[in-house]
Amino acid sequence: MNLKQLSQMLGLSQTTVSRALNGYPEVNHETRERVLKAVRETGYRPNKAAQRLATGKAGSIGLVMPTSPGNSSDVHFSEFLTGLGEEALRHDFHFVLTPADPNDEVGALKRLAASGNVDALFVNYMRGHDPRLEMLKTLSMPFLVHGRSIGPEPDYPFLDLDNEAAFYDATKLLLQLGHRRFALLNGPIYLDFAIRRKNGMEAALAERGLTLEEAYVSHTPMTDEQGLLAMERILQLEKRPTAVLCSSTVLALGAVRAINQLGLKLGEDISLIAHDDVLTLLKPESFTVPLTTTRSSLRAAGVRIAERLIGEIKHTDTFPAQELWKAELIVRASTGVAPAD
Amino acid sequence: MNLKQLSQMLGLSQTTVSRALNGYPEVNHETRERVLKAVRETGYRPNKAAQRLATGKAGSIGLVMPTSPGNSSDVHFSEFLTGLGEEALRHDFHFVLTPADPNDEVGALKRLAASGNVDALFVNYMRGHDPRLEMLKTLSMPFLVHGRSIGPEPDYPFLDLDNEAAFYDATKLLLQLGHRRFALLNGPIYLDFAIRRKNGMEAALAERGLTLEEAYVSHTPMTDEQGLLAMERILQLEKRPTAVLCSSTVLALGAVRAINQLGLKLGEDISLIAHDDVLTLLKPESFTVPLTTTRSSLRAAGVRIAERLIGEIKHTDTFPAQELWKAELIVRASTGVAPAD
DNA sequence: TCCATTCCTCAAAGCGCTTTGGCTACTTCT
DNA sequence: AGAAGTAGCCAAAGCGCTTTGAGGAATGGA
Repeated sequence: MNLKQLSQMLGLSQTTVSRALNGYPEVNHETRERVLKAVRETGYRPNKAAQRLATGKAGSIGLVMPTSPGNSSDVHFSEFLTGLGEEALRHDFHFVLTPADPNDEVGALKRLAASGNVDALFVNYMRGHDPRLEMLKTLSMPFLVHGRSIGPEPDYPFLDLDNEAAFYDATKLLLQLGHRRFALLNGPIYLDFAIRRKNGMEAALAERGLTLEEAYVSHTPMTDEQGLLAMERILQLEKRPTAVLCSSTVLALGAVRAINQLGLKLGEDISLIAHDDVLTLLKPESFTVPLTTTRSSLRAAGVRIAERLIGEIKHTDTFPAQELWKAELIVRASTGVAPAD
Repeated sequence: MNLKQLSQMLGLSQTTVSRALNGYPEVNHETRERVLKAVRETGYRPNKAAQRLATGKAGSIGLVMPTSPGNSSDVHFSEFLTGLGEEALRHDFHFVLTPADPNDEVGALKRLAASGNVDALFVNYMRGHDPRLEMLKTLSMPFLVHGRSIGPEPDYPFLDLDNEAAFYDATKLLLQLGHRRFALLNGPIYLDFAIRRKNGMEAALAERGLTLEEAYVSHTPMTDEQGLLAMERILQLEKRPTAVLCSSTVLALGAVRAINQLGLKLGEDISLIAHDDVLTLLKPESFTVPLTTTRSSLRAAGVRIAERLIGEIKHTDTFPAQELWKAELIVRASTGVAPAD
């Protein structure tokens, strides 16, 4: 069933039917009702490819799906995707996912844009100096960045968490509790958020004249396994840290296990603060010792990003081009006063 | 840059350029080289929407993304998606994701099919008697089901895990170890796999004249929280079970915590076998007491499903329409001889 | 030399939609 | 009554591609 058939059936022209469907004013109310009724009865759906070709708009957002074998970020990615989906549903939008070799993200993005299948692009997992940005700017297509890239003042639209502030605040809290020896289980150091979190932590330490020694830092993919290994290593250092920051509750999962293995008491012998993306799978409050966290919902970010992108495509709304969200610092039992030396 | 411009640039007709690009034989070798060179230099990419309109093929697979707020299955979903993506990448396919209200899965699927944006459909999270199947059969579009639906002998293409056998075998092992009181932490009972796993377990028990009492069974979304709650409840029953089966390592995560809280020793006081979808996030071997599991990689299933769907779209391959995979039963420390009464 | 063959190329139609510009008939205003 | 709107509809062009059917040029055989 296509427009032609439908309009013949109704004894109307394609023009009129099309207008009736797309809410143009120059259609008689009665005629419009007739059209809508016929649509309901026949189950007619406009062909999106044809719409796309005619209008240049397709009602879809393109995203590149990171897909290295053994890629571990998927739990964060999917949480985010759920948020995107939630909002897209309200506007009858969909996503076009292009899986991409992580070594060819730029290429994948280019292909996606040139395919003419999407109205806007979205990128995440920003790197320190991300090569995709330059490319995106040359495209004449709306895009939105989740995160930011280190470098000059950003001149592109983004939504980011204030990672520096989050880890600055967390560190400050631990300092106030008397801690002086810190460790950090971070994400891969080439990723922007990892760099900023480390910076935030170091800034707070610097205020007290402290520094973060490299031996007490790990940069790994954010899996519980890596968390376990890193924490085990760090706990064997001569001067054991009394406070640990983790870039994800997933890392914390492993870290806590390492701590337990040594018979250390979380919140007494050692304090831990993790960043909480509000993963449905892993709630910091349901750890044996509930975790103190810096919290910011990845899913909410997804919703917001979809909202902004769709708004831009439809030209219905204007949003601030750059948003920086604050994480909440939520204190639970995994933080306590530093043990006496 | 479009075909017209490109062909003008080359002094050729659109036809010839199009043929050169799509590998038709009736194009001079030299001409083809010239075309390919120009494509490389200009970065020309054919507009997919136009291709789709002209050919009816678009190089994309449609899937409905379940998106209830608070939907907890996403970790399984994303693991699977990664597999799909891995394979799709090799064939330059992409996915069109339609987020859908879980109460309107049929509608979402219909819209997706009618949109003309996809060449094939994929469905998962099959229900006991799934209404989507009837709808899919009326569509003249290839589709593939992950899982099966209870009911008459399936007459549709599917890839499923032999859930009955997996839980039958797991139960049998526990029986051999002397266990007689069993519990089951299952997924939502309206889902096909949950029904089958329960059936498999009951079949094994029946061989020994045992039955599974309802009080010892829970049907919940597969989160660690639900696992914790269910296990807590079951452990307070008068006759405590000595063996537990979990439908996911995620559920097991909570269950293990409940077991620890009571000071019970996993693998001694109580044995546990979980189904392992090989989630990157949650490895059964890195539990404090490594988990005995029935294992089958969701990601591998994703790869296979993409392979089959793409093969069908391209008419390159024929595959068996129905595949039933066996899970591996992998014994680790969480199973042991039943404690003396 | 002429015709049949093969190789390469092209013009044009068509995929299903939107949108431009124009047309008719009916109101309303002067 | 005639001019000027206005409401409602339509025919046709165009989006960028593939594919059909056909034609020109070169080659080989008779």
